[in-house]
Parts: sequence; structure tokens; C-alpha cells
Amino acid sequence: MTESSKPRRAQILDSASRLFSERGYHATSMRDLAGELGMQGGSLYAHISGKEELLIEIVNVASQQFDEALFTLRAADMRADDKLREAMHRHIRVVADNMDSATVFFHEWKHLSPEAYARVTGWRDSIDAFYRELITQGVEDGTFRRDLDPRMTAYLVLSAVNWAYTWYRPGGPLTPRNVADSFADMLLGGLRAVPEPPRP
Amino acid sequence: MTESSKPRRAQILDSASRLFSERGYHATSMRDLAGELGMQGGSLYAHISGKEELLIEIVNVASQQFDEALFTLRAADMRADDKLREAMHRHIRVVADNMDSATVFFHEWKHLSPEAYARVTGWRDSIDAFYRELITQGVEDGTFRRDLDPRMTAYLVLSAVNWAYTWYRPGGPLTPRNVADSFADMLLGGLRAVPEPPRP
DNA sequence: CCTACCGATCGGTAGG
DNA sequence: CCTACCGATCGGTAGG
Repeated sequence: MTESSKPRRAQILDSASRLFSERGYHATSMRDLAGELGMQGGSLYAHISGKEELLIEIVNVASQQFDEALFTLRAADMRADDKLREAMHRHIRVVADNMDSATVFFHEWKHLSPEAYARVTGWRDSIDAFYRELITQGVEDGTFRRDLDPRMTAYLVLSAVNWAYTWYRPGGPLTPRNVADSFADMLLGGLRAVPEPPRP
Repeated sequence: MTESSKPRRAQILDSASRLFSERGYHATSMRDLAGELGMQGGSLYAHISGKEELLIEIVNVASQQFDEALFTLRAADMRADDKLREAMHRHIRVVADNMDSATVFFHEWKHLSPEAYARVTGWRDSIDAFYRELITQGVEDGTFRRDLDPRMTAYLVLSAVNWAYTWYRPGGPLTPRNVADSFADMLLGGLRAVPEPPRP
């Protein structure tokens, strides 16, 4: 399906994702958005009910993408380190494939109405819980160090995969798989040389 | 110096940091800001030249804080792993002590005018360079694994320390030192149990 | 999907 | 620091 054959509504959402990510939600006017699509401002309302509907839909779609990527891993029968690597790969892939909506997701969710806001908070909690459970599993089955704090470990992993929205460049030399493998290698094996050099 | 004895201009900047971080730059009106300080909208302009001046100053102060924290470490004669731990501690402390301006820094810099925007970009590059050099030093002196890619390693470290602006809670049970030590232990030593359990 | 329009609100200023 | 105001722009609507 070429860009111009997409349903008008999908085109509007694509443009909105790009403009909201580049300029921010409040700094993007409905006339800016309409102009991108060769329309007049008022014409948008034949396709959507309002500006906030766009934000809600962008954020919801992004949440779903993360959910679908990670949820099927939850019960997977894999060793914890392999599962962590695969989760990071999928997570980074969602970010990399949706740089605009990921940016909107991380920056603009504070502008949502209370109900939509609560949904995003709930989603965040479920992703946190996914990583914490994964770490706990790995600690219990002996794959991970016993002194790990699942909460801090989950924060560290989430930092790595989420922050990618600020620096990853689709079409560049690094694939999501490259990034995930690099990060997972460092996280799992540690940065320090083995054996550790003697402290002078 | 109590809050009310601070120069008016400093009070304005504090309130602006909080409002910009909570609601975003464009969603905060000058009347919102004035109201926080018990003023009328127009009265702000006796103290400042315009809205963007506030954003520029908040971002500049934040940049300076990061610079001052990290620059003195650059030439420090420490082993690379200790230096990394100390850099992470200082970096997280700046974030933790300035949660509002850090949030503004990470979210609102896209709204700066071209000159201020360029300054922020330059700053980002210098922080990146700091961490890359630190990694390179550690690889060369044998403290870090030889197969590390300084660029990816710097991204991983920066992810951990920057992302703290999304979840750290000042006044909570974790100090910046706790967070930095936890992250540094995991990053330097790795998550995997040693010796590694046999793969089934 | 367009034209023409609505009330509301914006950042900023003049004059005191 | 306030009152009163400016032009510009906002999201959204009516009628076609």
C-alpha cells in the first residue's frame, strides 16, 4: 500500500506522529497538520473528532506494539539471559520501527486526559513488572547473580532500551539486533576485563 | 535564604522549571506562571524579557551543572572503573538535585531558537565524548574488556544515568550514591552468575 | 473537503 | 507591579 493509497485517517495519524514528535503536541497546530496533507484546517474534522483523539491513538498504538512484542515472551521456556536478550531486541525494535510515536509516547503522555493518562501509567507498570519477573526468574534459577535487586535491574534494562529513542537512527548502520546484542553482551557479561587487573 | 527572600528573578525561574517540566513549555502560559507567584501576567516582563529567555536560562543552568560535575573528572588519575562509578554518581546527582530542570532539558530543548539549540547540541556532544574517552582509557589500560565499542558503551552508560529523570524520586529511600553504586556494580560486573550455569 | 467564522487564549506592551 | 489593551493564533463548527 503506497502512502497516497492509505486511508486518509492513517495518513493523518502518520503526519501527526511526525509533527508531534518534532515540535511537540501543543506546538503543532491543526492547521500545520492539515497543511502537511494539503488540506484546510477545518477539513480535518471530517476524519477525526479532535486533536486529543490523535494523541490518544498514537500513544495507544505504541503501547500495543510494546505489549505485543513482550507479552508472548512472558511464558517462554528460555534461560533468563537469552530471554532478556530477546526482550531487549524486541523492545528496541519497536522503538526503532516507530521512532516518531515512541518519542510522542515518552514526551507527550502528560497532556493526556485523566483516563488516557491512567491507561498509560498502567501500561508502564506492566512493562516494569515484565522485566522484574524476568530478572527474578533468572536469579532463582541461578542464571543471574544472587545479589541483584530486580527493581534496580529492571530500571537499568529499561533505561537502555527506552533511551534508544533519543539516538537511534533508522537506516543507519546499526540494526535493532546489533544494538540489542551489544547492550545484552555488556549487561550480562559486564564491562570489566576478566580477570580483573590488580589494583595498584 | 528562604524561598520568599530569593531574588524575584530566581523565584520566577524556579516556578518556570516546575511548570515547564509538569505541563511542557508551550502548555504553560505566562499567566499560569505569574499566578504561581501571585502576580498579573504582564508584571513578569518587569523581570524578564520574554518566555524563551526562561527556557534558555533553565537549559543553560542545567548544562552547566553537568559540565561542572564531569569536567573535573576528565584528567583525574583514577582507574577507569572507579572513574566511571564516580562519573555516574555525579551525573545522577545532578539529575536528582534538579529533577525539574533536567526534565525540561530533556523534553523542551527542541523549542529553543537555533543558536540556543546549537549550544545544547554541542553540550550533548561533549558529554558523549567524555564517556567515550573514559571507556577508551579503560580499554587501553586493561581495566575494561578489549571488545568494547566505546560508542555503544557510552550510550549504555548515558541511558542509565539520564533515564533516571523519569523514575527517581528525591526524598525517597534511594540516594544518588545508592543508584550509582547499584548501576555501576551491575554494569561493571555483569548480571550473569559466575561461574555461568551449564546450558541445558 | 472548503469558506467563513466563532469565542478563547496566547505572548507581549503602554502608561502609570 | 497593575490595568487595560494589542494583534495573532488557537481548536473547533456551520453550512455548503
